[in-house]
Amino acid sequence: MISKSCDMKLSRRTEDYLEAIYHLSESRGYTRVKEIAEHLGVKPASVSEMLSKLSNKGFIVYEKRLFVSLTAEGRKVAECVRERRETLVKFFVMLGVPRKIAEEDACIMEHVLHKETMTQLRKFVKFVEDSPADPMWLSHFREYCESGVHPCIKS
Amino acid sequence: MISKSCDMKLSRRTEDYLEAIYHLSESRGYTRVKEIAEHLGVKPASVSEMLSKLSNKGFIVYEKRLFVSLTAEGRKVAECVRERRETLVKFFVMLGVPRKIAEEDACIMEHVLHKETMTQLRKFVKFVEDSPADPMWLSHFREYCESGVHPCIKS
DNA sequence: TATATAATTTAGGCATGCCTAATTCAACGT
DNA sequence: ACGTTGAATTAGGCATGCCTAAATTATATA
Repeated sequence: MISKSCDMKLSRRTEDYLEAIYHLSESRGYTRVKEIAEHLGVKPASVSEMLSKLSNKGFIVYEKRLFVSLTAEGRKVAECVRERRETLVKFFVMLGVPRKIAEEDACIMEHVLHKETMTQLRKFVKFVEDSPADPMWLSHFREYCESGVHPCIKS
Repeated sequence: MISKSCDMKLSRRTEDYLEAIYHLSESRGYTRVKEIAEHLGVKPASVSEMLSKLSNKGFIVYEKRLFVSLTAEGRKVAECVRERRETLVKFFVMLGVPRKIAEEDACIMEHVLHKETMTQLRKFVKFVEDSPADPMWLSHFREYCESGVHPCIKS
């Protein structure tokens, strides 16, 4: 049995469902169809269907009509997706995107970017976070966003 | 007839086709099914189908079996998509993503980001481009990418 | 414990896009 | 003019995901 690593190509929706289940299971260790449906904004019937598929693929433990939880495999995928999303949200927020929008865009991009791109974004976020103080260039950028003028050439 | 502005919600594939047609028409003013198919990596039969839809929606002039070109509406969409992509590519390249990968990721993201996010990315690219010299922080970032150590705290 | 209610599943459809195979047609050369 | 040929279209399918309506079942309450 080959372990499905994070960069295995899964459909966007598959990753969405796994991350939703991961999130919703955090407190009780399992979740239910209705909750997933609400979280993802789809009807329970659609969730039911998808759960059968996820179960066949070995990502979830699915006791029909009772509960849903992740297998180790499923959890691994969900954690990867979540980490990607968190990086993306931080990144967008740094760039001045409103948090809510940053989160929505992260939700999409978390599924599609190449690993090389994610790596650079991750480094960038860490670079800024590791900076001793609020970096000068970043305040310059914020100023530039407001005024439209680059502080270094306002002469 | 309401004008479809750039931020009208079109399917990803619709935008892909329009941009392909835009690109392929640049020299002659029109293009053909086969070229579009090659450009997008699909079969001519699929292109044929999509062209009927694009034509019904008023994005292209489609003289069956003869040629395909964009309407003003279609061109507007294609230009918006292209501008978004160019911004994204520049941006990723600035961050150290290899060009080829930057282009592929841009191809996906050009269809999905909120306008607010695109706006910030655009500003960021312009901010860097408008900087008097190669910005210090950017070389620091590159150094950080190589060494894993933030130059400002290497003490 | 029986039943009402709420959750879930199944069945049957729809839209988007892609494919292969078979057919149709424009255009070129003779 | 006409046949050949390569481009394009149509027909029929498939996969993914979503929906509604109808049928099931678990569970909480009387």
